[in-house]
Amino acid sequence: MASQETIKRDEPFTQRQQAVLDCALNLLVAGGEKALTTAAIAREAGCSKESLYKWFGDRDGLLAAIVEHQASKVRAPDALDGPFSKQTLIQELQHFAENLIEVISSDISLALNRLAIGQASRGDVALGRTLLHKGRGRIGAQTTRLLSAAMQQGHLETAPAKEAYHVLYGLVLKDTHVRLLLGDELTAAEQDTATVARKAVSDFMKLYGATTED
Amino acid sequence: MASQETIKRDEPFTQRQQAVLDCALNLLVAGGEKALTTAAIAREAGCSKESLYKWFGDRDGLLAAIVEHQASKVRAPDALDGPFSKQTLIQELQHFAENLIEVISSDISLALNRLAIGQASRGDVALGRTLLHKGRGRIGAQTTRLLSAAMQQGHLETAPAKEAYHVLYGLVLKDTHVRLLLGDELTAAEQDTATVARKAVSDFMKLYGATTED
DNA sequence: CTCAATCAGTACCGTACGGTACGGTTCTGT
DNA sequence: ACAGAACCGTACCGTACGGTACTGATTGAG
Repeated sequence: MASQETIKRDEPFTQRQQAVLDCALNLLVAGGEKALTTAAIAREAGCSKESLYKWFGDRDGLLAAIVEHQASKVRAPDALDGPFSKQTLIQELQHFAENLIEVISSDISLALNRLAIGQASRGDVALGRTLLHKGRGRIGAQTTRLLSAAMQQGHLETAPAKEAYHVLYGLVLKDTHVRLLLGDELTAAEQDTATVARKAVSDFMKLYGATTED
Repeated sequence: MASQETIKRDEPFTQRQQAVLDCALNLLVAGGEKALTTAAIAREAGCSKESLYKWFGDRDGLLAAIVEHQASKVRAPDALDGPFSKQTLIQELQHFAENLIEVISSDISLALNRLAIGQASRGDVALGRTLLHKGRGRIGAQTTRLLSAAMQQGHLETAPAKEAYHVLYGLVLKDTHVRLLLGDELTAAEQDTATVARKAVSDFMKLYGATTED
């Protein structure tokens, strides 16, 4: 009944627990799900297995907590509220594209996606849904709104914004995400995120850019 | 020293062994890697565990054999040898797109990709490389040749054919592959493969289609 | 100082799986 | 018919892991 209880927070874990989750994430990134044993986590985090079970219920709860904790760190980019120029739109989209590539290629993202995919193969879709909804979904929704606004301002042809977003997504990532998940390495050209982002946005504007504009 | 030995074949497994691999694949599709225990395979296939180890060495060899066996079934589409019309090109591309979506969404493909991704998380990239090279790589190379030929015939703007292929790939699949791997389900619109394929090829032609043509 | 709660560390249990060994059976070539 | 190989079914072994129980140390409140 301490005053702590009344503090409102979206993160339902204590600092100590979050530190443990970060340790667990390190193990996951380093060695995959196989390396993520309760004993290893307890050793790495300097806590007892008993505490792990007390805090997270069971192993599945622990995995869910890892994903949840990491997803809670995702921050959607700021929205452009006022009107903006077509040039600004292009810059924003390029920024989005570069950011998307970097996030998707990061060791942490790959490890979490591999974990969720492993769970999905056993029929448990919970982790995957969390990942999609809380992770990529955030920035996706934000970018979709940006596209929608751009359409209203006449920078883009009118079309379902969600569809346009998906096209942009495909143009940016192509098959790189799955290839990375499979352990393949990107070519030198593919690692040049700035150029890749420019090309993707350029192609996107060819498809959705409004022709009737200054 | 039977006459069988002299028969040339790319499939290094006997019929019996292939039947076992098919049984193993069924288990994999049904329950993921976790369900793919040597005991379960032996029970399902009606063979002994000892035979499994005799034929495939160890469990990893068995997994590799499953992927290899399935990849050997992939047949690249026939090449268009002579000149062809732009309309034919579009039809071929739509056919490719539909086929790609169907293959990628199939339970077997998803199970194999999940398996390889699980291995990749432990640092073993072998399965992933096999999957990329022997599976998708085949039809990819074939389609890339098609695009290259179309460029030479003036149906498409001149560009690196491989780059164009990747753009087409991204336009067709977008983020659906990863979402399926994560256990997400496609929307009704996304399940309409014919429409999706048409839209993707249409967008692709807007980007790469030659303007200076009849 | 004392009591209660928390937690690290360790030991322990049951189970499941990879891999091996062996007896009995079927198939094959001679 | 016979010998030998291949093979099925089962039992078995060692190990690793998920989960639980216990002990002792630390901490904070009254």
